[in-house]
Amino acid sequence: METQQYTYKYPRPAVTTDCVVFGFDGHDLKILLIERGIEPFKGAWAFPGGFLNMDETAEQGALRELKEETGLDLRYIKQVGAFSDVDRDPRSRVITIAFYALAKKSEVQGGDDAAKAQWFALNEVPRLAFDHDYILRKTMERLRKDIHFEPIGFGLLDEQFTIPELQRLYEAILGVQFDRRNFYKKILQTGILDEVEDDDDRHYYGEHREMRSMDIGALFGSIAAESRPSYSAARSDDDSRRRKGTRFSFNKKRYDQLKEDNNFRLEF
Amino acid sequence: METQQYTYKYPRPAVTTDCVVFGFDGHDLKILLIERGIEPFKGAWAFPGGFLNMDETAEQGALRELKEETGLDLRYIKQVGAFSDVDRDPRSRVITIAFYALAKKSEVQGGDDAAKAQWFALNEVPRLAFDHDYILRKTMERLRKDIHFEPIGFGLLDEQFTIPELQRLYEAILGVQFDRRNFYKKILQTGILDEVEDDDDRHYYGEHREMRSMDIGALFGSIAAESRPSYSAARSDDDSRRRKGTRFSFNKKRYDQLKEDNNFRLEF
DNA sequence: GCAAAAGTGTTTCGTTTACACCCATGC
DNA sequence: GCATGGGTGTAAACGAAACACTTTTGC
Repeated sequence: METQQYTYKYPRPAVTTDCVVFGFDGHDLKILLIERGIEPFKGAWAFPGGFLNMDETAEQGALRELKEETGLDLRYIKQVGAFSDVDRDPRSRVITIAFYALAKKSEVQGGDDAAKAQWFALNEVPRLAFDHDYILRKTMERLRKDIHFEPIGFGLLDEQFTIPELQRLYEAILGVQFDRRNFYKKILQTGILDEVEDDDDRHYYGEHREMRSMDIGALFGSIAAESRPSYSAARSDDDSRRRKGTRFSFNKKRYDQLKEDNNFRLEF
Repeated sequence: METQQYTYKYPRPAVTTDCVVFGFDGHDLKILLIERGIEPFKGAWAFPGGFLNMDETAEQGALRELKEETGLDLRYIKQVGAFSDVDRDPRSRVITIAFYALAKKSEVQGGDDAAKAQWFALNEVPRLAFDHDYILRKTMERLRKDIHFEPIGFGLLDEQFTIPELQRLYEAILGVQFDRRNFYKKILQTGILDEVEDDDDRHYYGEHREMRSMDIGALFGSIAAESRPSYSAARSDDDSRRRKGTRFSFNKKRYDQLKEDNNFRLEF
């Protein structure tokens, strides 16, 4: 087999990308991992990623690999940095450029289809391949820092969400608990949330939900008691079912204005 | 000439490092640039940096290049990130990992010796080679963000400094003005500054200064009036001469404690 | 109807801001 | 002795934190 060869005057490290994808199921912050099919670290879990092509930026490469390996088609990632320890890959000198990404609940559902990809709650993450444990630690530090200045929460929630959902997310990321009343005040005072009117129930329940809320009442009223648990079991891993409460959406325009004037700061 | 060749199955980008070195002369924040001696961008100014060796991390490579090109022998740098635009180097695909470093006043004096290295005040920086203008913008954003969480100021000042010096530095970095009294309060309340006692004048003026403060008085008293300007001209770029006021030093141990408990925040 | 979560205001406390005068030094 | 910069305290305004009860929803 005649493979093309590439020759350089000086040795060069290989360059890969890795992407730490965060998702939120309403309770736990999760990350998306791939089970490695080949050595080294065969059978171990690792971040989706791979070798960088010559005609793409690191961002583009990371997004391409993410799609190839997990089916997730995201648009925004944020660079964490380059990891360049000499022995981080036992095969040869490999430098990786790490990113993190935020997946919305609706995207998370679809992502699970892909081959060996699986979501892990942060406190259930196994030992990872290469230096990915270290990369994860650094990425978490970065996420916790960024969340004070950027509307990260909204990248992890669907178009519409409730304040308590948002609060649980902040608590999951930062590992602390907030007073509900103070959280309401603080987040609403920023002005970056719009209350969503109820006049269209289709939006209520997100794209996955097709019944109107009146239909639920009708359903529950007409179906025998023993059939209800089955319905709710079938939906138990889909939180869109229990979307009660006032829904809000993220007002990006307003946020960009505040950001422009350096006037945005979320102090928790 | 028989040069060693390195051959790979897939093409690889070249990897370089670049280092944005900040210094502070008491009034302006400055950066250290190198005049390029070869194409591309021959004659243009650029950050010190160069190709990464296979047996060193990016950090080590950046520090090595910094020493080779400017004579500055620093120990700490902070990664800003990888820059990977496909066409950022007209010769070929080159990815650079950028860092920033902080040089103390005493180190800055020595750094000037090196060949083509020169300090530029931030508002006098010329058009830079490659994408270094962009890298500088990103690095400044990073520095302004970091300064809220890390004692960056102290990396740019000598062992001992006065509160007004520190204030000027913060003002230079953030581009704003602070009320003097409030700055005193805020910075002292953190508890990370120790007041330095006057009982040893040698420390007063830093390592470059060998005269005791009484000697300055004696000098000025005994030398004829016309000779003073010459003395002060010779020293005019060396602010250690006019170190008046109460001096403080950075209490790293105390800072590390606060940092440990996530209790450090410098809110300006 | 019972349990769990959503929604809402007020008071207390600490932090931030604004502001003016005296002192020491350099020249 | 004049100009420049260093050093200090207090009052007002604002934002953060603590706190409990009622309503709605799910089942």
